[in-house]
Amino acid sequence: MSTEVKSGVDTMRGSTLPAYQRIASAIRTKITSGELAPGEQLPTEHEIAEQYGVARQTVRNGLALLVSEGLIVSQRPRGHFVRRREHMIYRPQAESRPQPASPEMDRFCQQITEEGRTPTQTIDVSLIAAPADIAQRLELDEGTLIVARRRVRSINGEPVNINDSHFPLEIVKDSEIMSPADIPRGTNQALADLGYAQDRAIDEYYWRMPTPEESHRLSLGAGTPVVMHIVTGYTVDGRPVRCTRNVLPGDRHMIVYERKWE
Amino acid sequence: MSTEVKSGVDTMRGSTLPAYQRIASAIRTKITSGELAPGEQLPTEHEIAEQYGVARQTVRNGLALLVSEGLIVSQRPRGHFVRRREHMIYRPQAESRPQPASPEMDRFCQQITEEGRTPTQTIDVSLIAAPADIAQRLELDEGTLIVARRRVRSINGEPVNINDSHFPLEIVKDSEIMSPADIPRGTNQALADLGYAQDRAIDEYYWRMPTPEESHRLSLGAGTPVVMHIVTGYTVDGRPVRCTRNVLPGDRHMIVYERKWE
DNA sequence: GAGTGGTCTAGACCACGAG
DNA sequence: TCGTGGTCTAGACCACTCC
Repeated sequence: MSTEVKSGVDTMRGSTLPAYQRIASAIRTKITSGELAPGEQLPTEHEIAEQYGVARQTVRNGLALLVSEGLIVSQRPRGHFVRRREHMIYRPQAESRPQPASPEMDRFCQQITEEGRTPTQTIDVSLIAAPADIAQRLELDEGTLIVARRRVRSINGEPVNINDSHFPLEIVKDSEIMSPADIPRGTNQALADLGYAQDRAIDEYYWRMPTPEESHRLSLGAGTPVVMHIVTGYTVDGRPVRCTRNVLPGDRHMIVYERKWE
Repeated sequence: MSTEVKSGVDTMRGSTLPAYQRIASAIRTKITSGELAPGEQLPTEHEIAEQYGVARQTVRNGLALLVSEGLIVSQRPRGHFVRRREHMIYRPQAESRPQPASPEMDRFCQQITEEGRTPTQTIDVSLIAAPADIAQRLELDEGTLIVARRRVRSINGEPVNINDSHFPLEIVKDSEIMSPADIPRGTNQALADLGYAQDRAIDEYYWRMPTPEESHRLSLGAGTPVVMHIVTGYTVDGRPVRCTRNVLPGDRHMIVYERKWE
């Protein structure tokens, strides 16, 4: 049978925390204190195991904790590294402001190019049956045919967000919005030119972990949450004419709003 | 282990998924399709292991994936359950609107009591050295003494968010804002009564996984991201007089904004 | 007391990228 | 080719809750 005595890894001095949590905690402290800088490499799993006198699997449990917290990333087979983070500013209000007369897409491009990076986007337009959440916001029955204009925006070839706009079929039918090409003046202006100028919008936000599909499309690492941003645009008559669903990865965005006291 | 390798798991990926990912995928499908309803219990690890003919640890790897995606929770030692989610609507704009003359806290209470739940909050006021992020927004030097008014808001005894407001010491000194008691008309009104009415605010949002401390204070399960919401309030002269840091767990909030086209 | 998940071990083989 | 992390096994003991 087991000739092995109780492991004794614990030594239970003061801390009753499991070994893997203590390991995670020690490394976490080194990261938040700056002793381990962003981008820096951690010791190998084997080394950490030796250092703490535990099995490699125990170290892996600890590292998994830090990965799920978004503090480190694993770059197989090179090792574990302290995660770098940088945010791109995202201003939903920009699209409803006249400002420098630049439509939605331009603003996106503009901001990025200013930073010396190369923005690109892929556009795909299709007719789909309205899913429940979109149908409800467009005040249509679920399954009604609508137009979906899907975009993936990238910087330097890396996708940074998913932006899917939905329109009632009858109002955009035969318009340029149905064409999978960039609309330099923006879809909102195009919609206005069709007689459906938006007067009001409702922004909804909620946040969660990405689905595996989103993780794949956005090349997300573990421990990166996403925000779902849903915009519903209304005409002055109160008719919903657009519903846009954005998926924003947490490691690439920061949302900024400005508001006036009323 | 001579695992028979028949690929074709999923379309064009070409390669075989590891067993734990296939298990996770199968359960994930059952959840998203509704075959496994929210709150429903999963089979035990042992049963799943038997069903797939793998070791228990392999099943655990798969379940850990689903936990980190926020799809299931583990309730030791009862078993794993499909996670329920319900969102509380959060309207940042409400605080800057006259509406039914109800201040910030009232609004929080009001909304909750309407739903038949019991809101509570704990308040703690202290003098602290301004941390870098707050100092920058209040346009003060890091380390300057400021007033921190920290609140934890709870529903039915369960904490739902952390709300820490910071003020320059000189403008709230000797005022009721320094007292750790509820201010029925709201701190914003109190600030206005001191001659520092806010005219404009900037809202910033970013999202990440919680720190272990936040997880503990908010009783968060794994797989629950948080949003950091930072509000900086300015007087009509453009002076920042308040900086509030909110921590909102992803399983309990939804942010809603309404805006007018300009 | 029975049964759950939580933790841990000491091996093993594999895929992959850098040298 | 070598060393990394990724995956997997077959055990073991524990803490906890429910019955």
